[in-house]
Parts: sequence; C-alpha cells; structure tokens
Amino acid sequence: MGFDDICNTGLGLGLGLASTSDQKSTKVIAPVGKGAPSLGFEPFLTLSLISGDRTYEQQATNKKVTKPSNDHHQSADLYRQDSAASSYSNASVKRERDVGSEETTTEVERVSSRVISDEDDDGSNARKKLRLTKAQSALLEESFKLHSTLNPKQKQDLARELNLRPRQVEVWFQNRRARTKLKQTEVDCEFLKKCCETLTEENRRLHKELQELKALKIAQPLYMQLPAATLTMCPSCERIGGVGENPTKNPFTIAQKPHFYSPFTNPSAAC
DNA sequence: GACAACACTAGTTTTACGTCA
DNA sequence: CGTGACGTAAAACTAGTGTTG
Repeated sequence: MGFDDICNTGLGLGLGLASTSDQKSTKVIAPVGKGAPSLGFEPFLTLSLISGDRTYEQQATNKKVTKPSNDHHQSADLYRQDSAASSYSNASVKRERDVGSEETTTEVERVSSRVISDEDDDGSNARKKLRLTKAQSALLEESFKLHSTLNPKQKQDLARELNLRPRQVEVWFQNRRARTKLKQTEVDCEFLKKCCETLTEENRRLHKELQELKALKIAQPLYMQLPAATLTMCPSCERIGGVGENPTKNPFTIAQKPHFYSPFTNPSAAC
C-alpha cells in the first residue's frame, strides 16, 4: 500500500467508541468519584468510514399496575430519636423469604407490631415511609463501605443493631447500590462527553491535515518518486516521517507535535 | 432438563421534606 | 407567619432474570 492510497479521496476520518467489554450489563465496581471512571470503552479515531447506525436496544418495559398489598406489617420506628416526628412503617412484607428464612426477625417484628398506627382506624391504609435517623444512615453507610451486599447473617445482625426489619435493611442496600450505579453512570457520561469533545477536535484537526496533504501532493508530484525506504512510519500511529528525521531536509514532513491529547494512553504522544 | 428457592437488578410508586412564591 | 405548589431524595414496591441445589 502506497501513500497514494492514503491520499485517496475515498478515505474518511472516523470517530467512535469501541467497547472493550462484551458484558451485557456494566458492573459498577469502582467507588464513585475515585480516579478515572471504569469504562469499558475506548475512544478511537480511524481513517475509514464509520457506520453510524448504532442501535441501542431498549428493553421493553412492561407497565406495571402496582397496588399496595393488604397484609400490612406495621412497625414503629423505635430507633428514631425525633420522637415528635415518629413515623411508622406499614409497608407490606409479602416476600416469602422474609417470613420463611428469617425466623429470627419475629422478635423484632413482634416488638414493632405492638405499636399499631392509627391510619387503619380512619380506613386509610396508605403506607407510611420510614425515615432513617442519621445514626441509622451512618451505620448503614459504614456497612455499605465494607461490603455493598449483605449475606443473611450480616443482614440479620445489622437489622438487629438498627432495630429495623431485615427487609428494610435489604431494601436500603438495594437502593444504595442503585444510587451508586446511577452516580457512576453520570460520571461515566461526563467522561464520555469529554472524550467525545476531544476526539471531535482531533478529527477536525486530522481532516484539516489531510486536506493539506492532498494540496501538497498536487503541488509536489515528484514526492511520489521517492524510494519507499526513505519513509518511515510510526508503528503505533502510522505517522510518516523521513529517514534523517530532519524536517528541514525532508521533502515531506508532518508536524511532529503530539497530535492527540486525551486521558487515554496514546502512543502518538511518544512520536 | 425441570423445578423451586433465593438474591439481585431495573423500573416504578409513594412518601417525607425542603424551598419558594 | 402560614400555605400550597413543586421538586427531590429515598423507602418500598413489583416484575423479571440469574444462580444454585
């Protein structure tokens, strides 16, 4: 392949993101806000046509009609320090595993159930949302830092310590993981935006450089008569340079400045 | 392989609370 | 100061999926 091929007008510069992971769903591993985002993507610039018909599969979400359950477990938040604003959790605990696999919760449940909220008296069975105290939240956060998932034993212990139902601890961890993932996604999104801007700028610059090369080719057709051995090519970025590396003597020189600065490792910068 | 139990995620609903006009 | 509208965070929910025994 000669340089003439490169200068062929059929060339195009492309900008894109290549997935380095074939995972269907990205797992958030790194804590939020620490170092570079853990992305499975690498931005790339190509000298070829890029197909832009990337499709994103959107999983069809079935609209659910959710109804509050009728079997309410009402529990007072005995741990709450703000007694004036004491709240009750009457959320239904339907799941079998909370009943079956967590027999030891019955003590807590029983204690909690002693306090009957008064919303049933007026016929309203709207669920009340428990607001965790700062102490409870702090302890949950501490535990989450140690392990983002809990085994049944840990869940039990934590629930007992917080005077909450294991189900509540479980839900808290589920929501906490979801929030972490959401935050990480936002961080990744910002990171990708910056990458896109960088690569767009690089793409623009390379287009300009390509145009200049084409103009140079027209102006100096004798260049093509140079022996191929006089041209060297950077293996990493395929940048063409001369044997003597003396830009003043080389009939064909390309700017030696690093042409691509990005947060990613870029071999071109070493050129 | 079929099945049940369980853990988990994604998406949604609901509630509490802060802010502001 | 009281109040209602509004937005947001988060608790709690459901349905679906993957894993394991």
